[in-house]
Amino acid sequence: MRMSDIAKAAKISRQALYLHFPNRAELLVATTRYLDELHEIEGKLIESRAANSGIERLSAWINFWGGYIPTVYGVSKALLAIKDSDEEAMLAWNDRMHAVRHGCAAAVSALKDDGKLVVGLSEAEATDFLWTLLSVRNWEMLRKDCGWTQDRYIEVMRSTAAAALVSS
Amino acid sequence: MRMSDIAKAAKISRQALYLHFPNRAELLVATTRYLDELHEIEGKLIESRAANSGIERLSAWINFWGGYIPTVYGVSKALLAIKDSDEEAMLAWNDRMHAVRHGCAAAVSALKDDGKLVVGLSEAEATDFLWTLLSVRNWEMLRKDCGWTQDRYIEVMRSTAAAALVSS
DNA sequence: TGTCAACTTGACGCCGTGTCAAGTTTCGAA
DNA sequence: TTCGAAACTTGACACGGCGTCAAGTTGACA
Repeated sequence: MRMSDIAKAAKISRQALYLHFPNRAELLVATTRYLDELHEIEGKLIESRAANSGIERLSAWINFWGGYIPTVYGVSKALLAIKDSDEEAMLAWNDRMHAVRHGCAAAVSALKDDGKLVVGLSEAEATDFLWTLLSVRNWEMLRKDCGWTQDRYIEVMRSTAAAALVSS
Repeated sequence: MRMSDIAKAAKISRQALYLHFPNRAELLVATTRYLDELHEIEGKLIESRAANSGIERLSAWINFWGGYIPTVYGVSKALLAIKDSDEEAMLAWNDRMHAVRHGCAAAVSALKDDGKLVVGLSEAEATDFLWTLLSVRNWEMLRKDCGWTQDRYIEVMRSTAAAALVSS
């Protein structure tokens, strides 16, 4: 998806795009912010915090984030593709990923409070692991390369995350 | 890492590179093949098949592949970066990933033969999951972004893969 | 009617890949 | 010892995509 493609889709000249966004990276960042707003992400995040037990909270978090990935997949992939060559894209991506990590940390913390965090992993390690498990790349691999359905993705992520992180 | 960087490192002109490799994709592919040869991958793969139980085999496979990722990380990342725009790089990458998937499938199959594959996942799904878990991207996230040591990476992958895939 | 912002067309520079042409070095076989 | 082919060099060029610039057009509205 080149700048000229976006301009064409917006029925605008390529140059007019640069009147609104200084460069490709900021356009993509603005798009993610717009999507977040459109889907009222903040509100839904707060809802997911209402879960009682750590286990429920882990489940709710996976439902939420796993369910949101499809809507940000396109722009995430574009951001991901340029983040190694574009400093600003890198910062924007890290910022975004930091927010996701925070959600993972909250779920892990709730688990720990319940005394249900698996032995053998520190809280930080469990957070790292969950964050990695729920990455956009993994979603892409399972849904696109392996042909999983969205529902199956959520189910399996829930069950495997529980198996890996919840003490039995 | 541009073609000119590679040429400089090889103490050769950029154009001379094109006398040996038709394009960037084939250079990267040839490099992975060379690395495989250098590390006698085939032989080590056969060794890992000697494990007795499915559980041991899963462990051996994670040790092997997880331990090999660091040596192919650089070139894998380069291949990964261009695979969305270069048809040939895409094919080469898929070919490579197919081989890794095969290793995952063998471990899952051995688990199944022992009656130790977790209920709730088909053999194909378990293979998909393991393959995704052991992706180069996940290794990168945990080692580079999260700062894990290589040893810890292997340990956690072994324990979480076992938790997610082995029935208790 | 005049002004200003939003937009247009059309050009350009930069950078990295890949291509081409023409000349030079190296080296082994006759 | 010389000749020829292979490997390499320098220096140029086209192409695609991003970002920039200049100059002209449109349209709203005071």
